[in-house]
Amino acid sequence: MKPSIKDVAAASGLSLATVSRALADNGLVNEQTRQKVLAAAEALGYRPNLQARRLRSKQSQTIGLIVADIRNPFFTAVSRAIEDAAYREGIRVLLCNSDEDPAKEAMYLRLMQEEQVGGVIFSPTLSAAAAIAGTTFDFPLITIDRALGDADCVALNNHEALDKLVDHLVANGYRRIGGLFGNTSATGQARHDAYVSAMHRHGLTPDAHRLVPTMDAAQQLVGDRLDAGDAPEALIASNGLTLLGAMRAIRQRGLRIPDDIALAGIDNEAWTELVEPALTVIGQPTYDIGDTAMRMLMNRIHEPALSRRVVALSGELIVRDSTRPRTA
Amino acid sequence: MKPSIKDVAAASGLSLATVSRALADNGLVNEQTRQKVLAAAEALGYRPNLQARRLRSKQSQTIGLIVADIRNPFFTAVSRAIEDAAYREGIRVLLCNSDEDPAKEAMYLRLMQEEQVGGVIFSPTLSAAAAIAGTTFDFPLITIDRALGDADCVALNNHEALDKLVDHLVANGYRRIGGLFGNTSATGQARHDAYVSAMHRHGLTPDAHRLVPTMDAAQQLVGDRLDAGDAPEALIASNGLTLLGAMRAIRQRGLRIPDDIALAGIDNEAWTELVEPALTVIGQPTYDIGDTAMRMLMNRIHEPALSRRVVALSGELIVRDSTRPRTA
DNA sequence: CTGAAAGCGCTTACAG
DNA sequence: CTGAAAGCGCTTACAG
Repeated sequence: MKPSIKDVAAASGLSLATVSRALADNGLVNEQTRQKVLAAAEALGYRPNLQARRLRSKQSQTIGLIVADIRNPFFTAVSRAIEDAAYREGIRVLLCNSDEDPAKEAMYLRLMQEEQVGGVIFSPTLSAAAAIAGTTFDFPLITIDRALGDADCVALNNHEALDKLVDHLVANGYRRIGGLFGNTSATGQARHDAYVSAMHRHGLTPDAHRLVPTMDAAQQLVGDRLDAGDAPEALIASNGLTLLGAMRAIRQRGLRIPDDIALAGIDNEAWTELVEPALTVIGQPTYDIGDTAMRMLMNRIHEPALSRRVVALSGELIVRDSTRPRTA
Repeated sequence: MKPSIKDVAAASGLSLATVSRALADNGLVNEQTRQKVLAAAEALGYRPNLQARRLRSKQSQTIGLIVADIRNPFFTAVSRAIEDAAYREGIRVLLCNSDEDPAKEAMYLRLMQEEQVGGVIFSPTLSAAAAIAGTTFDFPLITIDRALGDADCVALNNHEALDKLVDHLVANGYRRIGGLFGNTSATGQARHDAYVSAMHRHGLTPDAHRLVPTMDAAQQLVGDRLDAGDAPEALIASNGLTLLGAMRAIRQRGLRIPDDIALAGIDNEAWTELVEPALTVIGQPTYDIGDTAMRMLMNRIHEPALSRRVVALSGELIVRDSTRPRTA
């Protein structure tokens, strides 16, 4: 049988209480006593039972992380940052994929309550707000990438990002600039609005599409536009998948980037640099987003009364060949 | 305060035992009684405390997953498959990144014991074998991608994969075929050996390098070979990062693929299809690997006495332009 | 089918 | 600084 704290107590000739204190290293134990306990524990190969510790101490040392899909490079990078930070603090991370499915989101949020987590970091869908409106949680919630109710939030500065993109294209001589934005997340909405206002600032007419943010949908939509012969001079795609779909549609028709149509997007995924021509993008501070979310969560766990904070982190405009100055 | 099972018992006028049985839905409860309990629980907003349940029942309904780095697309895909399977079974997954660091591996393995997990899926480093040689765990261990001691293992059929790659290159007229293999994992070793035997089978002389499996190392090494003027006719890179490094070195020097040097690799990462020319690769059955690992783990949890099994899954040769038939 | 009681392994006031 | 005792919230033989 696995040795318990009781066995360590017996082996070291001390009481349960003392052994517990020595092992958890929380105060008030004679140094010699502590050494004796440690030696006995070592000899027995004692390992604490975290279930018992958590039940009794009411501290789970665990946080939840609910992302849309870990295979999305954005979330992969953010998750890694969160886990690094958690590791440093001795905290466990429960990772869940919601697949942008409100039912899964609700289920995982409920699970988090049952796990007695200290807090949750979450990338909610648009409909999450409605679904969890009534519910109140026992833990603080930090959202990443997208806002939700009155939860703290850390995300890309979308407004600034779209400004940079539109400014860059305009500076390079493009005027009819189209935009592709997701319709399942608040992010798509935010980027759309930022795009529209940036266009207006330049006295240009917005030409935006909201669509399901998948490669296929974007490829289809852009293809149709191209086939109909009313392609814009430049196109901005609001995330990695739609950017990829747009590029495929353009290539498929034998058109040249940027000569026939310029292309830019958000998310500096590895492939955007490797394709020909390389694509101009806004690189998100992914690691920083994860790290900041973790820091905000720790803060709020320790000081629940803090007022709500929304942190917008700046992205970096990475200029590549897909948006070279217009020659025509 | 959060309602406990006690509150539900009081509200429904039943005993703790009956409420527990009704809630956990394990046998022997009158249907009407069950309904009454469920209604009371619902009304109170009762949520079970999983810490207590696990402590008492000795079943954690949790497994551990220790991968080298979740940002590696191979592990990202495998993890997702494991999580999907776990979700279906109502099991939680504890995800950890070892960074190929034996100390972190040992730490996380110890943590898994403390968490009382039912089992662990693990991608061990080469040195893990030595580090955990003495230790014996309370749970079954399944390794993915790499073998370890007498643990069950599921991985790509490396032998077959290298055979396919070498056969393909030979069939397309290449004879001086070089190979780049990682030196930190058993996988690199296995692929190296498979490559050597495939070359011998064709009566060709192997020309293999073992190196730190990073982009920079591969770029440096391939660059040096090219500069020294003794480049092979074709090059096989044993994983995504070394493949990328090799391609960069070749491009940097203005050489053409495949005319000056053909290039092929393992891991069908998204970018390999998007670059110019697209790269020939072995696509790993990533989702299948994760799914199979999970199935094997469940099997072994239920039947610990099973003899060891090693599952080798076939990869798919995806032929693209980087290995077109040799013209010279 | 239901209930009273013991106990999972730990921590934490409370005395001393 | 150390120990005896209670209790975290649940499940599970054991009776009835």
